[in-house]
Amino acid sequence: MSRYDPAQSEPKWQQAWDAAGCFAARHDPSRPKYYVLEMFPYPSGRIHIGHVRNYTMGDVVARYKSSCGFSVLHPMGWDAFGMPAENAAMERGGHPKDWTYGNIAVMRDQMKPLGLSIDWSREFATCDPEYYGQQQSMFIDFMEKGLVYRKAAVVNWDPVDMTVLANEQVIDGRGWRSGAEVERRELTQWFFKISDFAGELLEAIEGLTHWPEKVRLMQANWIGKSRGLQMGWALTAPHAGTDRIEVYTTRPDTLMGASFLGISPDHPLARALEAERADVAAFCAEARKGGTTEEAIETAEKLGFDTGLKVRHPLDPTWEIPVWIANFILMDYGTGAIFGCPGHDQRDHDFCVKYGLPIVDTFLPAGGSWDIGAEPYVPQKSETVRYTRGFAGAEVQTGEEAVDAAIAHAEANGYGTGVTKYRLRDWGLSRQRYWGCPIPVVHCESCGVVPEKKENLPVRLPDDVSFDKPGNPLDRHPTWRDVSCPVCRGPAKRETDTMDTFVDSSWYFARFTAPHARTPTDLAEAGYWMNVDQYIGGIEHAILHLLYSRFFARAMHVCGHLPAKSVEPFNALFTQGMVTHETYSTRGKDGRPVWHTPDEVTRTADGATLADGTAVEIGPVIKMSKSKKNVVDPMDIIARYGADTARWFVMSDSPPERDVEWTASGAEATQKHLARVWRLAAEIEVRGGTDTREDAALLKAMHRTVADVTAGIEGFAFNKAVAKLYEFTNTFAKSDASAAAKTEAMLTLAKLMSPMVPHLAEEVWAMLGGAGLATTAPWPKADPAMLVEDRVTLPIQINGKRRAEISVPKDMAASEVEKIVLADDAVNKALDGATPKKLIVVPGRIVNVVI
RNA sequence: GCCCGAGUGGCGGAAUGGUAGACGCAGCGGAUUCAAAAUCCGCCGCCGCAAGGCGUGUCGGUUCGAGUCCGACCUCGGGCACCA
Repeated sequence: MSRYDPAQSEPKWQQAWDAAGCFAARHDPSRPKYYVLEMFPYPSGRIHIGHVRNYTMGDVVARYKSSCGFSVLHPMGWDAFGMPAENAAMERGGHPKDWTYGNIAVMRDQMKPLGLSIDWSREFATCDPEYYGQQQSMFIDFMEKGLVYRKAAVVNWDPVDMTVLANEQVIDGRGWRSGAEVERRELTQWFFKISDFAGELLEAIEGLTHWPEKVRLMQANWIGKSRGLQMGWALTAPHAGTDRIEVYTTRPDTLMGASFLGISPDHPLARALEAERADVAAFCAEARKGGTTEEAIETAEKLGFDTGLKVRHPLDPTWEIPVWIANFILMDYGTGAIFGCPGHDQRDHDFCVKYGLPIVDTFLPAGGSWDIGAEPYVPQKSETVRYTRGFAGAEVQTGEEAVDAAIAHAEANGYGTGVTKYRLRDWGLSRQRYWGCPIPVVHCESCGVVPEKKENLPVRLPDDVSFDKPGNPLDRHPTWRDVSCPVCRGPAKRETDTMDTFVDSSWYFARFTAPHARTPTDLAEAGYWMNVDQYIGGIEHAILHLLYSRFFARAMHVCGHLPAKSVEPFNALFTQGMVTHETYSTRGKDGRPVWHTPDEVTRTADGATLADGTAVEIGPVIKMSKSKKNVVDPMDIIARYGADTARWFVMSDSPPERDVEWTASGAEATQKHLARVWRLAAEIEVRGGTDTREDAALLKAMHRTVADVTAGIEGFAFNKAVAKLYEFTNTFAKSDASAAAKTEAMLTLAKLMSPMVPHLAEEVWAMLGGAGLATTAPWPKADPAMLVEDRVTLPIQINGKRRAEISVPKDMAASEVEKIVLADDAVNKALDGATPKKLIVVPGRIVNVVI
């Protein structure tokens, strides 16, 4: 080979690694283990550049840790259930299973040439019956431990297609296919009792010291612990069996500012009125319009309806307050009822202005006034305020003190109880869809809800289904649906809901430790390999996936599937940024956007067009997603330049935690750099010099680089590690050191580069006679003696601006430095004969002369 | 609307409160070449002939010294429980 040829080199080394079994995870109790895991991909069809970035990061860590002597587990699998497979079946025909396994085959074939150090023998897909059967088995275990129950919960209902919609299928409040106004409808659904663990999940965040602070904050806010007052408001006249309305409030200190009592359209009292009165029914129907997301509810126009009913104020029985039904109150949250205090809440203020309800203040700024009618006064709870209509505690106190005093007052006087609540709601796992893990339960006419017998698992998805009409094919599949009861053998029906795909991804990390076990996990394997030492994934999973996994690990421990040490399954978390790209759209006949991929679009100076010249609207730079088609295919880069170029490119430049906007330029330059390293290695014998001072300088730079690159990898600063490798390559190229020194330096450079560009590293390693494979060679150690610098350059600032610099021995005393500084020309010129007001010498760093 | 981030040259970015712009890309100039490719050398924040001045989203503050700390705001991105 007269020049570096990745097309020839890369497959050769991949075969060599396979033959040597380099990446097989070995359960070896004599060695420390290291489990590195990247969030597994959804098999969307092809890998995109974000995958390359994500998996290369994990690979760098895996290869580095392996070189440091750890027994490494680095597996790969597929998050294979989910809606896109069903959408594909609806749009193009075919079966979700074929589409999914076809995509997996393509993506696996695309990933293998990347040369990732993955133990492919552990691969599985969550849609494999072997996997989801074990998940069903755990579902039954969870049922036995009381962690599963059913209750009514709202869904997005498309009244035309008569089907449940996912949030992303609701666009501007309308169904994506039918265009009908979506309504919120209640359905009986399955839930995991994650709320049982709310307090623990919150407290344990403190121990997640190797997680990003932002993720810990987001999780803590999501769980949302609050202390408040639960209280009953008595109706002046009982109605339909209801004589009081339960309300929870975190601001009981504002009780005297209550203007109305609001209830959800799904509150039992509202339901009763709805059945009796046409006007209430009409309002409730209107109030239920729109999607279920918190965003949709928070931003929708606030609507209210005065029921005419009244409740008595708990602090003043003669004070009667109207009961309204309001569209922004959800039955799922708290008690489904609130008291409205317009003086100190923006939403309640808007509502009262709109419907002409009274607005009074309960507190004002401690030393000032406020026009409460114009704007609510909403200070931090920690702020001290003056109570104008207080009933507990001091007149001037903080909100926090006042809340505590109000709770104490309520408990002493018997009208309410202090309660700790969490924002976290139970995990609704029911999906009215086909392509998911069947919930292993049977509904028997006489026995009720009965779990399937474990020996009958997995409950397999039937293959003979069609997607020619909306709704869940399982619902209209009589031979699958009609079964006999596992208990009494009588007629029964299978549960047709399948599980949320977040369930699949909540324990796959544990399954990787024993992917073929006949139980969900093998405790001996889990005991060795768990926990995941380094988990890597997108920040978009900061809350749901990670919180659900934390819950699942606890539930699995309760059921004996994980050791106690694994209730927090991820020791360290790194959230990499997303790969973003601008979006391109044209308008379809119906006026809705039609998205285009970057390779369909030609960018021009003043815009963008399709191949046929149609003008394209350039949308915002957002995360790459299939639905918006702003995805870039990395395969042509790999085909053209090789995997190492793709790997090096995604690790350089951008810090890994940051979003990176993909641009095509730069791959060419990366390729040149890698070819240069190869050439420098090949030319060593020819150009080697003999100057021993040059040898010492090169080896000193080498040790500096070992230290910097090691720190870079340990600290997830891959871009900085790459910069140091560039720097050292430049030093090497200019060096006149001996062939022996250059060989040593180049072997070290190859090893330092090997986590990022393993194929090139092997090629260089072999060329220079390195022992064995570069991949299995130990990681180099920097000699501390070689890292010491004896002189430093000190910048001299005058009034904080740099004016000169001096070179001094590293440990020179401050008094000596001062003498040199005061003798400096630039300093004397600035002083102009005067004495400095102040002379600040920070040893080894800087000098500042204040004039 | 609520929670969490991010804003530094033409571009990606670097910088324990201590020389802003390491390293890379792009660009410009040169060497080599019949020519090109490849390679090598040099320049490269903005204004200015220069001296010098100005510069890290905006405004204000703390400090001998602020990209970094504090306060207010602007813009962009992520999440908001059925996208994964």
